[in-house]
Parts: sequence; structure tokens; C-alpha cells
Amino acid sequence: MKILLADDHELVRDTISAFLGREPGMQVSVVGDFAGAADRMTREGPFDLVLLDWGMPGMNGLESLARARELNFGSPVGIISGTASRAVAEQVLEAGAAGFLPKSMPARSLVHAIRFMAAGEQYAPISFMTEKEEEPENPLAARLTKREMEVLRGLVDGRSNKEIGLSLDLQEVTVKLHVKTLCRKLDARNRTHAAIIAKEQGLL
Amino acid sequence: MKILLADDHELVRDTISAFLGREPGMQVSVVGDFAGAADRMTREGPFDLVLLDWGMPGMNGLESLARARELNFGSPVGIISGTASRAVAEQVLEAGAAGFLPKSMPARSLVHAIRFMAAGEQYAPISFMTEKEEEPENPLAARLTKREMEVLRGLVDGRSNKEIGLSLDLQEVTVKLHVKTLCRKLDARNRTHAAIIAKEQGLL
DNA sequence: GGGCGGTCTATGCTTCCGGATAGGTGGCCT
DNA sequence: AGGCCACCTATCCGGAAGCATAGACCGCCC
Repeated sequence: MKILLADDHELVRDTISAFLGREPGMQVSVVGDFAGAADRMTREGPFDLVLLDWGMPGMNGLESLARARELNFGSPVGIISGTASRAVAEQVLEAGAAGFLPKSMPARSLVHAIRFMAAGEQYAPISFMTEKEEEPENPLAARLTKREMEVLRGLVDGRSNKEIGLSLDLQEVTVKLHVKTLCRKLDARNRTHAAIIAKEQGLL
Repeated sequence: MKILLADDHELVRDTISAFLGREPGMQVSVVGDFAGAADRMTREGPFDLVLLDWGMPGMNGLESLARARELNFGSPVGIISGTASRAVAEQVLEAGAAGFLPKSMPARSLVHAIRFMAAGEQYAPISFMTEKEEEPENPLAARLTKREMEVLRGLVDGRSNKEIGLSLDLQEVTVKLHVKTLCRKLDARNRTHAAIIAKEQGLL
């Protein structure tokens, strides 16, 4: 089974190909960008399965996916990504990708997924496709109440306690209370730190 | 040699650990977030080398790095990242990380790097540290002087004027001056707003 | 030399923040 | 009913932040 793996992270593609190479009958070729993948496909193709990283150089979304499918003579082309959302996954599967492999999936599933895709089936890890259904929620956000979130938004906008109180129809002291609670819950040393942490964690 | 690898991408940590596991004398433990890493270190530590992904859940920049170094009793702690810039690399090395491993490095170098770091040396791939010299300078950053940038970093860390003054060997009043100037240049209404703007613009 | 910008410091003042303490209300659950 | 929790308010205090004004040093450029 001839497989082509395209990923710009050399460390990742090396170790994955080493991992797959131990499987009997698997021959893994690796490249670091889309141009390299296209080149390999035209010269050595078609492959039984081509895996393209969604964020690699030269990779241009669905357009590149379609082009790869042409170059591979219709044989399966799957997408692999470390950051893409479920929406992207649905999009690429809709567009005819052989599968979507988030880098958060376990390695032992990878072999099965690859054989599955090479056999012409469409693959996507169930856990990934379902878990993010309605839970892009931040674990930290769950610990904050509605009021605290409103005050936090004021903090991030750099407003004073008084201003926040006015916009939320609260007394300044009450805002102070929420700010103190926020600092405790976010493990921040003061309002500025809390705002920064909120920004970093994407608590908006 | 006991190694702890913390990365939120299961596929990546599985294949890397499988790759390293073939090396004689290497025992690789893996976890998926910072909390897991902290737990392992307290219960099974110290490790000869701990590798932390820069973007994993619970990972909070230099703060987490420092905490990990404590938990590992001073034994080497390195940073691994797929996206971080050269600036981040320099920052973590400055902060005492055992090394910086971009995921774009070849796997064959990984083993050498690990043995190097476990031996107490500091490692970073030369190619990565030199090639990215071309920095897309922020237009706003050009308007800030060196001192102002230093103070700004203090702001983003949520430190008080007094603390910033101590770390930079300045009087508190002087820090206040720089903060005021920063607010004017960044068009911020106060220190918190300035810190947020700096974060959004990536002025670090 | 003179001007200018970056840097540092000082004094004095008002306002705001952070923290402690002490309550009060209403909703929800057992 | 009692307990818990989110939520709101009040008062007090020390310290920090923010602002203005003023003076000084240095390096650089015209």
C-alpha cells in the first residue's frame, strides 16, 4: 500500500511515517508542502492514499484538495490537521476528502483509519465530530457566572469599575466584588492580569 | 533515561514516543496537558528531561515553564512547538528552558537534541534560530522606545509599577511616566487597556 | 553651540483599586 | 424549613494608579 504524507512539520511527518512503516505492506513517502506533494503524485502516482496537512505551505483549502484528487487520479485524498475545527472537517468531507484526521486522535486509530480510507471509505473520528458539537466552551469559562463574564468583558475593554457599573446598572462596590472574584478564579494578581489571561484563554 | 512528553496532539505524542522508544535506554511517558504533566512530575519525578508543548491546554507561557522546572527539581525542561516564533524560542531559552524544539525539525535530530538536553546543555536548532531573522515588524512597535517596550512587558504580566521598577532598576515614578506615555501612544485609556492592545497587536 | 528626544527623578495631589468585613435578597435543591 | 449560591450593597482603609509640573542628564544631529 503506497501512502503519501504531506506535512510541513518534519518532526511530525518523520515520526508518523516511522510509525506507519512498521505496519506490514505500508510504504510511506513524505513531503513538506503542497508543491512537493503535487510533484510526487505526478511522478509516482497514483498513491493508495494521500494525506495532506490543512495548514501546510501551498495548501489552499478546498481548492488544493480538489487539485490533489485530480493528480491522484481519483484515489483517496485525506486531510490531516492539528488546529482545524469541526466545521472544517465537515467541509472537507463534503468536498470529497477520503477523511479528516485531527492530530488529537490516538496513533493506534491511525492505522485503521488509513486502511479504511485506502479501501475507499470515508473516515472521521466520531469523538472529534461529536464532542465539539456544542462545546467550544472553555473549561475556565464554566467556572465563571454570567455577571462575572459581563464584568470581565468590561475589564478587557479597559474600563474602570465605575464605568462598568454604569453600563451594567451596578454599584461600583459590586463591580469590585466581581473583579476580586474574577482575580481569584482566574488566578490573576490584578485586573490587568485577569484581562490578559481572559484574552489568552479566549474567554470572550 | 526517563523522559516526559506533554503534547495535546495525541497522534503526535504517540508517534514521537514510539519513535523515541526504539532508542535503547529511553523510557518515554506521555500526557496531554500541563496539569497531567505536573501530576506526573510530582508523583514520578524528577525526569531526566521534560518536554512541554507551548500551546497545550493549561500551558501558560513562561509561568508554566518556571513551575515545571520547580516540579522537576531543576532537571531539564524543554519547550516544543509547532507554531511559535523565533522570538518565543529566545524568550524560553532566556528563561532557562533546556531547549526549544520546533516541530519542523527532523526526527533524526530529535534524539541527539534530547540526549544533549538531558545532559544539561541548552539546545536549539541553528537553522530555526537564524532563518527567521526576517521579522514582520509591527508598525506600532516602531513607535515605542526600548524602555517603553520593557515596561509594556511588565504591564502584560500584570505587575505593579513598583514591581516593574524593581525588575528594571527604576523608580516607581519613572515607571508611571512610561505607562502614561504608553497609554498615549497606544491610544489606551489605562494600563489594562494598554496591555490588552499590546496583546491584540502581538507587540511582544 | 543649541536644539531635541529619550531617559530618569522629584513633589504633590486626586482618584481608583484591592481587600476586609458585614450584611441583605432571591432562587434552587433536599 | 434550612442550606447553598449567585447576586447585590455598604463602609472603611491602605496602597496603587493616574496626572501635572518641574528639573536634570545624556547622546545625537543640524
